[in-house]
Amino acid sequence: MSNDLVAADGRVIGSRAQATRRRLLDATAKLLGQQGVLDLRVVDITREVGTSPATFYHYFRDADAAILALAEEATEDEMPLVGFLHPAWTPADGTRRATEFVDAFMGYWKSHASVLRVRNLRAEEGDARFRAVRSEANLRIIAAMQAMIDDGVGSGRLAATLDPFTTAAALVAMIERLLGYQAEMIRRGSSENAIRDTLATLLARTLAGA
Amino acid sequence: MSNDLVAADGRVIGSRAQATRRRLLDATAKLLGQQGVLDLRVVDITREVGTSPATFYHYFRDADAAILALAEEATEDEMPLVGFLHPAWTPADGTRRATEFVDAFMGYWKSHASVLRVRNLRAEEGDARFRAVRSEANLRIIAAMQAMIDDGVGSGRLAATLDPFTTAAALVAMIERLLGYQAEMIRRGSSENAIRDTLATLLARTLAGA
DNA sequence: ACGGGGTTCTGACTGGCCGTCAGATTTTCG
DNA sequence: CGAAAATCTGACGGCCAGTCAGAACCCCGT
Repeated sequence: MSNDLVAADGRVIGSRAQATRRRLLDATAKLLGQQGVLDLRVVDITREVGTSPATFYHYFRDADAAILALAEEATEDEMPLVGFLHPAWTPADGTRRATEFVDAFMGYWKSHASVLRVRNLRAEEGDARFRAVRSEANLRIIAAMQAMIDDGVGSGRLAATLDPFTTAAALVAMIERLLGYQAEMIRRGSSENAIRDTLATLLARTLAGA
Repeated sequence: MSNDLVAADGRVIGSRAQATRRRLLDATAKLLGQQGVLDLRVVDITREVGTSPATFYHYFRDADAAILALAEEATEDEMPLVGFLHPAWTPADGTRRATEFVDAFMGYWKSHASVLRVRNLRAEEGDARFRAVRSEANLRIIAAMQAMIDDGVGSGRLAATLDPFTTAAALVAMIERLLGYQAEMIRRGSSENAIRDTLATLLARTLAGA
């Protein structure tokens, strides 16, 4: 249960090595954003950092391992979003609260988009490690939404026709994917504000009631 | 405007060559489903078909070009789904109609999942060709839904608080992504039926009214 | 049946990246 | 200061991408 960082051979690493590892991760994230996974080459990462391929493999089994580490870091940044979600949302203030949540989610997404795309791809392609990271990230949010729906149904504010877990997952899915579409939608006549407001409205209606 | 298939050098190809091209595409789809894009190697595709790498490059500029061709084929299979969507949906039969649509969408998704995943990844990473294919596929569905929402708003069946285009895009996004989550959700206690019914309910409420 | 001309296919090659290892270099600390 | 530990890297074998010249094949007219 230690948080010590380890090299690919499992040994705990010191502060100089941690700095090198961090530079490798930063370079990986940068290149991922610039050119996408399919063109990501380990040589490029090490060239960016000014080190050699052997150094990269000292810290990561392969390029996937580095991306996985970035995905775990993204998960940490996602956790604060859970704080926005609680059963206190009412039909009256639901839209405002939902807007705040969506805003925060958009910020989170923007700063990790390229990593999250790969995480989701690998998870859907069946990689167990990426699936685990994605589940950990999303399940907390889904659970929080599910609690809101359960509460709303219990108090009669929401109709009991939707499966709470599945509905919560659908909402998260909608937000995530719509942010992937964002660039394209703006090109087609939507605006960032319209996207945020529409997401917030759909969210508020489903979580707090109309 | 001809539908003739061409080789990488632009020449129209004959029937024997068409058969070879098809076998290469089928092998590409098969391997994509088995191992994912990141492990897709042109040598493997040609080995699968029993031909040489040079042959592959005779028909496709690179592996991407083959996947793009598969994505275009998937688009054709998506078009029939538009037929399910029209303003005749009512609050009374909306859920039934939505269920039929979602069922059809699930079938479509299942048979092209691995290609569509790559299409979406590449589109989001900024590749213009994949973006164009995705837009063509989704915009028809989005337009049909948008027409339903416009109609519902006009007749007072739906509230006018949502931006129709963005809402339609959000619905498509939700369906697409939720199907990506499907395997994981079933592992976590949802069932395929719950997913279908929840999607159908959310869809019906938004497109036909409650 | 045969030969010519176009079509389709491939062997063989270059260049570049992956991943590894032995050993060089730097840091730590007694 | 010197030895041990930690960190880094040059250099290499193996594999794949992508290209090209030419081989193999097929179709057609005679």
